Amino acid sequence: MRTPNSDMNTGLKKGAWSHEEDQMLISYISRYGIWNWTQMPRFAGLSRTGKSCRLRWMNYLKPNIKRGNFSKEEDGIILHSHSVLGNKWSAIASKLPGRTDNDVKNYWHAHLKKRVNHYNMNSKTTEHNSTNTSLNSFHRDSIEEIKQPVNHIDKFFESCLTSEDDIFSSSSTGASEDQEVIDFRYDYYDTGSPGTVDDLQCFWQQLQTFENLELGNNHLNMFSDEFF
DNA sequence: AAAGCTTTCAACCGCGTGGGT
DNA sequence: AACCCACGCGGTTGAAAGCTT
Repeated sequence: MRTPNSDMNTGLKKGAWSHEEDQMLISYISRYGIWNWTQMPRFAGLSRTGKSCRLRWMNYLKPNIKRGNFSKEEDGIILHSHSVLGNKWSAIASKLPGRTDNDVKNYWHAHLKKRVNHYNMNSKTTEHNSTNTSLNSFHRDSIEEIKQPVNHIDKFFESCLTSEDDIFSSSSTGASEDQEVIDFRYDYYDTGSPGTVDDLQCFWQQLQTFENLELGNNHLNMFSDEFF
C-alpha cells in the first residue's frame, strides 16, 4: 500500500486507490467496457495513468477475483507449475481461476519459496546422511500443510487426457478459448470427490509421462514417500 | 505500552512484444 | 524496415498490519 500522492509534473495521482476512484473505474468499465487503457482514465474522470487503471482492474476490481488463503490444491499447482515454467507468473496464474499473476507472485515469495528452499536444503542433508530420519519443526510443518486431502485429481487428469486444450501451455490464442479453459477449471474445482496426496503424486507422475515433461526432481519429490 | 522487527500485498517501474502505419 | 503506441509481464518497493521483545 502506498500513500496517496500525486506526480507534480503530470498532476496524475499515485499510490493507493480510494473507494471513490474504484467506483469510478468500475462504473466506467461496466458502462463502456475496456477499449483503450491509455485514453480511458481521461474519459472516466480519473487522474491516473492507464497503466495504473489496468493494474487496479486486473488485480483487484475485476469480477471473480478470488481473495483469501490459497488452498492445498493451489499450492500444489503453483509448486508444480513453477518447477516447469519458472517465474512465469501469468502462465501459472492462468491455471488458478480467480488468482492473478501478482497474487501468485506474492504468495510464492511469501510462502512457497521458503518451503521449496527448505526442502532443497533438507534433501542435500539427507543425501549425505541417509539414516537421518529426523525432521525439524519447519519441515514437519510443511509436510502437514501439504499432506491434506487434494480434491478431484482423477477428474482433472481425465479431463487433461480428453481435452484438446493444452492446459499447461502458457500461451492462449483468444478470449473464447481462454473462457473454455476457465470453465473447465471451475468444473475441476467445484465437483467430484476428494482425493489424497497420493493421488496428487500419482497425477503429476502420470502427467509427466504423458506429456513427456522434464520436471525438476525436487518438486516432484515433494509428493514422494521420502518427503513424508 | 511501546519500540523494533517482520510479513504481507497493493502498486509502481522498466522492459519486451506485437500490431498498426 | 523503421518507428510508434498500447499492452502485458516480472521485478521491486514501501506502507500497513502483525508479531516479538
